[in-house]
Amino acid sequence: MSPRSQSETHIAVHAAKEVFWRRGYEDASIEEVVQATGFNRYALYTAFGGKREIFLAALDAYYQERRSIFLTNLDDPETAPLDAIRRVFEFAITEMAERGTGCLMCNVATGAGPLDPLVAERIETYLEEIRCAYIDALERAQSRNELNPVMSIEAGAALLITLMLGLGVHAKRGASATAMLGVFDSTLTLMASPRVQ
Amino acid sequence: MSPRSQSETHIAVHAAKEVFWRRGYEDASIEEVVQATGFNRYALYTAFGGKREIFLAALDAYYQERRSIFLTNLDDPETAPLDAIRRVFEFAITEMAERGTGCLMCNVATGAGPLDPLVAERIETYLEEIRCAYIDALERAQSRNELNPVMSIEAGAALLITLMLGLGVHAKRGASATAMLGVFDSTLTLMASPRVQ
DNA sequence: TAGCGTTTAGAACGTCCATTCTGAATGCAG
DNA sequence: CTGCATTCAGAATGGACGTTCTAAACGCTA
Repeated sequence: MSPRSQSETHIAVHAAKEVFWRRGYEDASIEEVVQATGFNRYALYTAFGGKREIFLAALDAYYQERRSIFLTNLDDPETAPLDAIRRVFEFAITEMAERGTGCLMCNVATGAGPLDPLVAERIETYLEEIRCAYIDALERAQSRNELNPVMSIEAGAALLITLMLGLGVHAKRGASATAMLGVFDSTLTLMASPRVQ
Repeated sequence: MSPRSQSETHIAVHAAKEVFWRRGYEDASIEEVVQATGFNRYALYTAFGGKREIFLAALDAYYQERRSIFLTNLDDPETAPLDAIRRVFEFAITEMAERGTGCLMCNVATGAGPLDPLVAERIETYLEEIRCAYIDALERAQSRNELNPVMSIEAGAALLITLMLGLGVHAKRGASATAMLGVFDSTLTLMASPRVQ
């Protein structure tokens, strides 16, 4: 098959994302991408350029999916901000544990050798966007007196990001969703305003 | 050079560890290991068996170094347990930030493809040992009323491990020691017993 | 210094894989 | 049906790298 239309290209990128997520950049061979996408090898090359470009497209697709789910939850004015943050982690943890392949971004960030500059640039952008979303949510929580005043908004956002990255590593080595949710929940309890008993 | 004595072998393992840490398993070629160790290629093969075995020895060496530093700090009865934990993180963060290569264990855990069973086994063992050390330290903290009672000992240990893994990812993408220490310190503040103002 | 086992440096081998090429198959226009 | 451009599957290419081989250099013993 040849990627004539844009939607066919999207399908190919999605399939490639699965391959890279499951197998990593180095270990995934073009042959596997060909099998997974159903695209002709030569067609893949003319459409994307090479393995690297296919991967970059797949990484973008991966992030856009997560971004959409994260922001939808975090920006929802109906939900209490800390609940929204919990939903985001619940989603990520469940997904990572089910697949056992961790987080694609996290895997590639710690991948062999120095990072490809384009990949590094994308990861910075992605993380910054998520950081801003956390900060917004934490600010809303603070204004509702739901946040432990011991921790600053910035520190909280940084902690959430670090936690998510750490959970990505945990997931890759086969940690259970229950264990990971436990780590998150106890952290969130600490971050929340201490309740008067 | 040929690794005749045990100490020469240790030197080779140490040099190999540096190469794998800096470049990752896949990207590090035997040629680089040969250059770094100063050992003859053929001698390396007869001494270790192959790339995989050299790597396993390097991973063990990496862990033993960290283990020794971690446990020395955590088991020191002269130091307040939370201070000991902070020293451990301070060391790890400084080292990771200086080198910019993150944490070897963390890098290999998230590496391409499914984990080599022997590597996975080692990582489990390493993490379990560190977890126990954290638990001991947190128990001492608890008995001194220095721990926030909202969080259980087990959850605290799991959080510390997840945090360390997350910081490893951060370091790989070039985070500064200051930023990483900030994340850790605010977390430790949350974990500590809330002070009466 | 002569003899001999060890060590070395680099060539050679085999495999794997990204990428390109090619000749056959396909689909479509007239 | 015919002619032509596109698409296809698989072979070919080129390079990288782990591993092994080999002939020369080395160093020890006597």
